[in-house]
Amino acid sequence: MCSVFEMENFQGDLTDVVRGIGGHVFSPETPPPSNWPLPPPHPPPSSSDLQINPFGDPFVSMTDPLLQELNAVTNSGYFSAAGDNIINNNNNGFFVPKVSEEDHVKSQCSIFPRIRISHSNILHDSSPCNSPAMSAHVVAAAAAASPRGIINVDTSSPRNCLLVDGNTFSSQIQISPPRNIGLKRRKSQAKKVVCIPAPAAMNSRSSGEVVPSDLWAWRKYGQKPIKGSPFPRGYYRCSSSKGCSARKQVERSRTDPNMLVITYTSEHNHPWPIQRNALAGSTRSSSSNPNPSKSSTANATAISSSGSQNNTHLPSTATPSPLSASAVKDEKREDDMDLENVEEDEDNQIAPYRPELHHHQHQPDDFFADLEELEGDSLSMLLSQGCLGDQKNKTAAASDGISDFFGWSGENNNNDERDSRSL
DNA sequence: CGGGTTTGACCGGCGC
DNA sequence: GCGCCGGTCAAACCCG
Repeated sequence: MCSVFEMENFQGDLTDVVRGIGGHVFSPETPPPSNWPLPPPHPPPSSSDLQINPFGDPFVSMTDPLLQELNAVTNSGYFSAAGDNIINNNNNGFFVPKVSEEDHVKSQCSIFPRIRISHSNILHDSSPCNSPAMSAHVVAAAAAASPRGIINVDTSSPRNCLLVDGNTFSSQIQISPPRNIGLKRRKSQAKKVVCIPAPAAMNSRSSGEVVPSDLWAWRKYGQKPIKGSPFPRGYYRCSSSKGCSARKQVERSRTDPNMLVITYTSEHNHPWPIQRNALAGSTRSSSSNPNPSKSSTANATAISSSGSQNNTHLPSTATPSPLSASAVKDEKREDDMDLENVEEDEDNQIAPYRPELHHHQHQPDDFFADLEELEGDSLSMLLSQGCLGDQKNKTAAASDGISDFFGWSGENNNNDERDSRSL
């Protein structure tokens, strides 16, 4: 799988750094091979980048399912040097959020789950592309966001093994339940920090603030200028579910304005939203969108960041799963069941997490067709390098699951119409 | 009308 | 104790 986590083996500590590219993770101790191609420093995200992965959030970086097929280690990835604080952004336009954690030393109250990789080799009969929903970023997201349970990422391809401290793993990522939830707020609170390239071109609002969207719906509740930084910090809380205490802060890096620093605090107390918050659909940003029907389902974050958004390729993460209403319900139940099962098993052993990859009927190939239309973009390059070969069916199915899950369906799928109906 | 953003005010932690 | 500063609140407003 594409996930790459640098895990800590000891209990109770959070993942310090997550870095990787195309499903490969390197620990600081095992930097990428020196002969890896290095990208120019901090390349600004291109429009194609954004089309492919407009999400800065680890929650939704859905490039992994593709990248994992691409053996990206040799083809595309690069990593920032160990210890640096630069976003991992490969020259194919994919970026890998760097997730770190703050304050976990200071505060013993890790509200975030622990993430571990076990050495077990539980394999599923699946293509590496079959677990898109558990891409590294998604897992990271889950780690940051899921209040519960264990998430296992099984990989069946050596290409997708993790490299942790020089070891290769079949990755099982176990996210242990949070500890000491609800202790002190504020400064002693554990955080996860994700650095991503700022999709400024597409996702900037008049203020210049850029907020990548993710699976969750976020509502902005404040903005403050930060001392020492020319950029304000936006404060968001989860609006996917009432009572959810999940928050995130979004600010531009003061050292590199092209990068966004997203700090996640607290956790979601609800399952992954299948449908975005009910509000998805009413946004002022739509007025500036030449295609309001597309933008109307932008979630809060997307809304907040999409004032100038007009790219129809940009997957709206606010877009609920392009499932029928009933399908959505079923999927929600299944997801809940998964989560519950995970929770039940968390004290025992690694409960295989099987992301629901719903192989829906709607044009799985269109996803790729659309992607391939992005001539010259990185995804096409990547796809041309192997993911569309004899694995295309699997990949397409997986990607269909991805697109379903995140509302990616390409232009041909008018998710928003579905969304509005489902709402 | 419901839910979003904006933004000034307020609160509280922390350093001096 | 005081002030700084970050985080949150909440009223006002916007939008579909």
